[in-house]
Amino acid sequence: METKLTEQQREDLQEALSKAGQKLTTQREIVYSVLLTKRDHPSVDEVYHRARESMPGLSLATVYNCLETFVSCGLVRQVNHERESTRYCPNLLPHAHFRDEATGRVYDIELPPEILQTLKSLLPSGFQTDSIEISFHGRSQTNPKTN
Amino acid sequence: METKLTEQQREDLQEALSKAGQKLTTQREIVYSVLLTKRDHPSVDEVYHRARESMPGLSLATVYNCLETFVSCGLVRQVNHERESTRYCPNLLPHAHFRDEATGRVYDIELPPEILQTLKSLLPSGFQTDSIEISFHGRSQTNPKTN
DNA sequence: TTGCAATTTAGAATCATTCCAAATAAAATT
DNA sequence: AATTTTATTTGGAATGATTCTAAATTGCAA
Repeated sequence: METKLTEQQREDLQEALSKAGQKLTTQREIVYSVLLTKRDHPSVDEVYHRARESMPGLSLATVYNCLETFVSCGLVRQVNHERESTRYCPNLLPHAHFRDEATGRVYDIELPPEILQTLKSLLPSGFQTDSIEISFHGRSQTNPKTN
Repeated sequence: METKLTEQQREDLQEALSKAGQKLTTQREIVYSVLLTKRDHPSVDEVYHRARESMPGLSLATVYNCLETFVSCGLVRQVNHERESTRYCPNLLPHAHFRDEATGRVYDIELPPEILQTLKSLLPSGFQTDSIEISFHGRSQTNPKTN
């Protein structure tokens, strides 16, 4: 599995980090590339194992740190289902998540922006929201080859 | 804080439990009444402390067990936000949750049933869902006196 | 090149939750 | 009403994800 950033991706990462006053490190490059390379909503542990193929000395704490940094920079979203371990998603378009209860796999579900507007309009006055999470739970019979 | 079931509520509980082959116990009555008495989405720990006012010897493990039982009977819903501790909600009507990031308080948001249909229609073919969770995150300026 | 603030690291600590196996209690059967 | 069966309760230990800590290292601006 290749885990290297293109020049463009590296610049985007650099940009997003420095905008938040943070540094570009080897560890962050590797962790970010892991997320971009296989977009299957990996858990911290999965990211850790994949990243260690490129950098065997990488620590778990650092993977937690990197992912937290990306979330705070807005590069990555966290995905939670019930109290399972948190997964990470580099898709920045508005979308929901579908969790297949048979396989545990998580799929992105594209959302037309108006649905978020519709949902916001359901809030009583006095409620203002920064984020809306929508998660489906069920079964899919998708061919998982292409993921 | 009163934590006693009405005769009707006790029968409903009895009914739901026996339908699932489970017994009505003092602990279950108390835990259920805690949920019905103050519908503020308490955590397990909060339920535990409230319930112990009626039954000082009640154990935490039992509170976990009771709540899990109610969820499996369909009497109660779990509410999760990020990886915070699970909260419990006896509102069985279709609704979403709003979490106030300033106070941590959780509010029910009523949902017109058609919104759930609309969401389902966004799923690609091959995806079938049993449940849809919608959670808002933001700030509210509601007067919390009446909750 | 130097200096400093940010980052990385291993391991300990925390927190919610689950597991365990023995004691108890509810319902079914006699 | 007594007995049997089966579910439930209990305290404490175990687990698993995540966060904390403090010392060593590194990126980058001056």
